[in-house]
Amino acid sequence: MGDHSLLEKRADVPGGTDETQRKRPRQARAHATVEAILEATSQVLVDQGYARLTTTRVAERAGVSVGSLYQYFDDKADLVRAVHRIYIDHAFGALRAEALRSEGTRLRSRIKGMLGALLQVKSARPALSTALHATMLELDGPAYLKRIIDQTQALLRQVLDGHRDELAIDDLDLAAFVATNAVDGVVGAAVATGELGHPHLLEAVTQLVIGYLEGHATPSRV
Amino acid sequence: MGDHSLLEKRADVPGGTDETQRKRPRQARAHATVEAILEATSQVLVDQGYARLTTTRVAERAGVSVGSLYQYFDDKADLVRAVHRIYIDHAFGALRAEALRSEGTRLRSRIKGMLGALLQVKSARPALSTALHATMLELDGPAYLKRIIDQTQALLRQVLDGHRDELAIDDLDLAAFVATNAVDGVVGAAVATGELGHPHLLEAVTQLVIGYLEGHATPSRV
DNA sequence: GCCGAAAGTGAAGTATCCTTCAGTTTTCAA
DNA sequence: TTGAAAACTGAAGGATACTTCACTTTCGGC
Repeated sequence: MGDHSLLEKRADVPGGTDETQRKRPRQARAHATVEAILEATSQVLVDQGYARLTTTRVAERAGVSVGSLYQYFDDKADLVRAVHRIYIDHAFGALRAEALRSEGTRLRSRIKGMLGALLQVKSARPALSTALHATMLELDGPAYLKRIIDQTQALLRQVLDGHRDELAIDDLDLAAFVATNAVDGVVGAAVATGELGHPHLLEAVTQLVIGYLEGHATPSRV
Repeated sequence: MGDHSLLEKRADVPGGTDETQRKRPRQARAHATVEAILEATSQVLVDQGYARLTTTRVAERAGVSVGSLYQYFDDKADLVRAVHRIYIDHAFGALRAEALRSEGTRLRSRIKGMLGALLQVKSARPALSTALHATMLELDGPAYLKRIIDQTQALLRQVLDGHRDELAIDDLDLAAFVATNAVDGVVGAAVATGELGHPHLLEAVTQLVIGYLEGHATPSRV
């Protein structure tokens, strides 16, 4: 069962891309404050949407004054970006962990494992997942999306490299691109429409990816 | 080659969902005004993003006063929604036309045809496509997305119905859901990252869908 | 217990932005 | 030609939001 809070780790790294432009929390209460702000941001994002997310509202829900918020985050965008990054890192970490864990097994089982991990991550807080997805593009343009895609694509490519003999495709980069985004499309839609619980979803998505990569089906036959 | 303006048709139907809550253009210049406003909205959306899209900016770029804008559109959201609908209708129309045109041929060729049509639509104004996609969720929540998915899914399902013998899948609804959103994911990412021109994209996406639906590959062999 | 640093506060300044409406211009049918 | 409907204008009202900063409170080592 996933921990209910995805925001516990790395909550101590707000600020921009690399350099910490704002104060960093040093005392325990400061950590708690940052934590509360991030969680409040997630909540407001989920049930009010980005358009209605204001710094005041976030501070209110966090039980903190607006000023405190600006002590750790440059501005509204920086705030939401922080939540983004934590979520992405969490999801990506789960994927990589599963990729490592399943090393040595056949491609289908590895893919299925990774997809399962992804579904589990999304299931933990589906509404947040959707809300973040909706905000990403608007916030940082296609560049941000591209970075995430590249990241995931690189991981998948690495996995595929070890299974060249099982593949029916030459251009691994293209294959990784297609597979990654196909999965993202299906899972994203499933989350948004509340179909994450569909009993055959995992099997279907696995079939989608494997069917594409291996070029032939290996259906429910063991 | 697609016409450069996607907004020429149906430009006379602003207003909300069904009832026309605002004035409808009756004279020729009024049509031109609505036209200009819609085009300006697209442009601002593309190169400023939804967050920086203001009614004043749109009116300015349209060469029209703000007041005129409010004569045909309820508010900012209604404005963007109108652009949405025109774009969606355009894309969906292209899909359906191709589905009808290719009736009687085998599944693979029909799918490839529809995917080709989709890619062509997106190619016409890729930046607009991405900008609209980024706005959709934020503007109307998952409900709107769900409606579009359902629409496309229904079309695909209808197509699949006529090819039951070629399918390796029982649950047609699930299949349509997966295929639709997988394609959307890949194409969306391709548009956003500027990879729409990739020479093997169409073939790859076709392979993705067919591999999933038919359960076996029918690669570059005629 | 003392004190400098860290953390927290929230009213106020500044900046936009959405939307209206009273008045002007244009169109077109009679 | 004329007059009424349609179209257009844009300054101003009203509302909301972002961010700062002078000040207060709390912490933690000595």
